Amino acid sequence: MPKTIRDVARALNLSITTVSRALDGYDDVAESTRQLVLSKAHEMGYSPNRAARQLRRQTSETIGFILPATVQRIADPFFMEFIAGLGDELAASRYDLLIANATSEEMERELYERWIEGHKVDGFILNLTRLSDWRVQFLSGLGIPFASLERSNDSADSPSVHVDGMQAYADLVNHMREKGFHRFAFIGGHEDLVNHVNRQAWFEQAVCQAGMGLDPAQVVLSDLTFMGGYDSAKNLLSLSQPPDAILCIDDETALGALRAAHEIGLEIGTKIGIAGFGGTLAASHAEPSLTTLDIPIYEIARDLVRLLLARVKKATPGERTINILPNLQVRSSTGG
Amino acid sequence: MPKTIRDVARALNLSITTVSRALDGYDDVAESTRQLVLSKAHEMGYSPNRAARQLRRQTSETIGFILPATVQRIADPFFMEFIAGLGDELAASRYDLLIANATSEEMERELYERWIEGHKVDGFILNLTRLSDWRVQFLSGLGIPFASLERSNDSADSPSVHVDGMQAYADLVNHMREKGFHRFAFIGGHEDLVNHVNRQAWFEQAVCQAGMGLDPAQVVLSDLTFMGGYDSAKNLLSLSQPPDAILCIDDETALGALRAAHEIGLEIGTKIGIAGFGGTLAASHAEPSLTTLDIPIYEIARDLVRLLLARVKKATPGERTINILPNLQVRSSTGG
DNA sequence: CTGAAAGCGCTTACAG
DNA sequence: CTGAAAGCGCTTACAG
Repeated sequence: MPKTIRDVARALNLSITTVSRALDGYDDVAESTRQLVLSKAHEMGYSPNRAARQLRRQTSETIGFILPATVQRIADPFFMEFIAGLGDELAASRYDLLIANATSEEMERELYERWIEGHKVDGFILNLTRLSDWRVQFLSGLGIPFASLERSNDSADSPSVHVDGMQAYADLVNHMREKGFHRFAFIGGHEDLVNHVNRQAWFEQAVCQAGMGLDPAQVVLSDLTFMGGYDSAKNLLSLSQPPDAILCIDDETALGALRAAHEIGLEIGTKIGIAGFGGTLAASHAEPSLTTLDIPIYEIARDLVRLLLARVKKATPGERTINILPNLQVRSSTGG
Repeated sequence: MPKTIRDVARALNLSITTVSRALDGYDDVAESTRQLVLSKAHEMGYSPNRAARQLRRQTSETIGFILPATVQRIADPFFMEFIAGLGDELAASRYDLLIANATSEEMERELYERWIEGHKVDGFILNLTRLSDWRVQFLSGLGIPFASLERSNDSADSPSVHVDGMQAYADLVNHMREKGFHRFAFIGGHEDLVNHVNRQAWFEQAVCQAGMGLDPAQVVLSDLTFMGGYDSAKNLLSLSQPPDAILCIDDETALGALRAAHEIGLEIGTKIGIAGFGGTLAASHAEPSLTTLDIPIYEIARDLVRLLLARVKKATPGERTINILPNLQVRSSTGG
């Protein structure tokens, strides 16, 4: 049987009120009493009953993360690191992580509604944010706290972690130009995805600033999958003026492009340069190994939790953004 | 403000007792009353407060899954599918999924203790089971329900899902023998891992039944990683009598072996055959594509939840095991 | 078949 | 600085 606050109170001949206050760090408890309570509680292995506390406080001390229905479930190499980061940082604050993966957008909406309605979570973590994002509108409208990886245009004042890849893209393009590549192409994702919009913009800016031209036909959309990258690269490489450098929105896409170039018989790293984004293990294991812009997913997840909890606990609507700089990893696929 | 059971009772001029009983399907409520309650509750969007129910019932309606500290967090391609399966099946029974990843075995133990002590979960899902598994001993000792992917020798009567790969390994070995391979090697994992013990045994049996000899030096241990597979394959292939067929405990290991063979300059699919286990996407994307024994991770996860919930709800200690048969996927790496 | 009441384990005004 | 008491929203003996 788990210990209750009553057990601790009884053992010390105190009221449960005092025990509760001592444990929660109120300052109107005598320091000596507090020490007594703290050590006794620890000794007895007491930890407050979550359900009781939640019922009384009307909070759940739980954060929700719902994997969007739009993502290819099976293929996301970031997922595990992301979850690990969320879980670790939450655990440090004794919060729980509630997870679900939505298989349809309808189910996704239902999950948000159910978790909110049932007071199951105090806030949400959002990823794969879109410029126009119904989740952001929905949560903002209800005043539910959330923190997002990249900001939607719809979020008035929510905290977020932002990947700032401008310099990294400039580094990458310069590196590839030094290696002799000069006709640059970009394979992106969905045009409403903030990640897509940002990365494409950084790509275009870097190419232009390096003094090279940009053919609109060389900037294409794909779907963040291996097969999508493969198909897009095949198309690009069969143009009358094919690119000799292909930058991709993520590593999966780039691995598909790698395969396409390989099939066509192009010598990768010399005749054609290919780079990804993300810094997955798969990129370093590819043959040839894939140049990429590395981002610390685990740390990003922890940052998101920190921002969210600050918001949840203090309910101060102050916007905050953490910037993350990707790191260029030069490998064989760009002749590095 | 969410609706409470009192709101529903008031709207119908009934007592909360009756509403509660009608909602929970007790049979001592008039059918007409039940219908009334059901429709009204639905109309009002009422759903019971989780914390209150948990406090009263002394259950959490939550299942825990703690990723073992021994696994390479970043590299597990099954994780996402597994979590998705757990989450989906739990959601269907209105259970929640609590997740954590342990970074050390000490932390892992603490998490189990904390979740149990704090009544945070009603049961656990275990994976990467070992022949001698402290988790199994610990949970069994406390009488905490769990379901495991593969059975430990320590589990007296817990439900589990078991992958039965005997036939699949026979199919694989026969296929490779038809392709002309005849010196078989196996790269395994940790020797206490049930997965390892099983797969190695099936491998050896299949090789022997196919009438071929087995050199003990050709059966080696590794660590379920790409680099581990790479190193092991390099060693095997530098033996004075190197194998011409390498079966691996999982796809990651096999992808590493693929790389090793590639570097050595062996023509894969003709001079050497390589196969994995698991059926990951990475296997089908590899160059050349990797022959593997496919297992339905998502369905396995759902099965585990079904077994566990049956146990949690009815508390009947009847052992149950579900058998899963892997499916041979012939691809280029074995000349398919 | 239905209802009044106790109580799960906490937190937090309120009183002293 | 400490304690008695109310109450969060349920479920469940118990009574009728």
